[in-house]
Amino acid sequence: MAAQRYWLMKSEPDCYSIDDLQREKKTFWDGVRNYQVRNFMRDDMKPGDLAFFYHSSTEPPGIVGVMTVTKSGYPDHTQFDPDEDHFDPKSSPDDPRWLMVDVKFVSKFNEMIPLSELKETPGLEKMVVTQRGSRLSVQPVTEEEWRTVMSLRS
DNA sequence: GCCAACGTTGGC
DNA sequence: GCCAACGTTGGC
Repeated sequence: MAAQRYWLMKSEPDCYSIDDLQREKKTFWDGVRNYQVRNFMRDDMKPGDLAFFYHSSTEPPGIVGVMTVTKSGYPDHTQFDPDEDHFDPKSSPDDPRWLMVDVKFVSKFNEMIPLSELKETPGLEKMVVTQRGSRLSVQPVTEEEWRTVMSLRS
């Protein structure tokens, strides 16, 4: 069994927020339409993995809580529905192109950790989210980075 | 709302 | 298979 991994998953709170997840307890992380992220979901994300919930396109953006992966990658049904924003006419149920994972609420921080604080924190210089132009909506986080971030709000 | 960064598309 | 054009992301 592979070791537990750590992730950072972005969402615009207008679309889906940490409060939505806290209320619903769990959700499926649909709408990913990026091959690199698809590959993470297909190959690397496993039940028991932990993930930061990150609010993007907010003022400020930042990490707002923690969730855990409860189901590894499986076909994202929204790709087959023409009424969905993320409909992909080139994908078929026989050969689904896009995957999603299930996640469960773990905790919400009392205070968000803004991106600016992450950028100033020693040890997080190489964290993907602090890199300029980093647009991946799901990013791997190292164990060291995970511990460092958790120590900021404990 | 701007625009830099980056991924994707499509003509050749 | 190159690369210009285009679309999207997301911090600012």
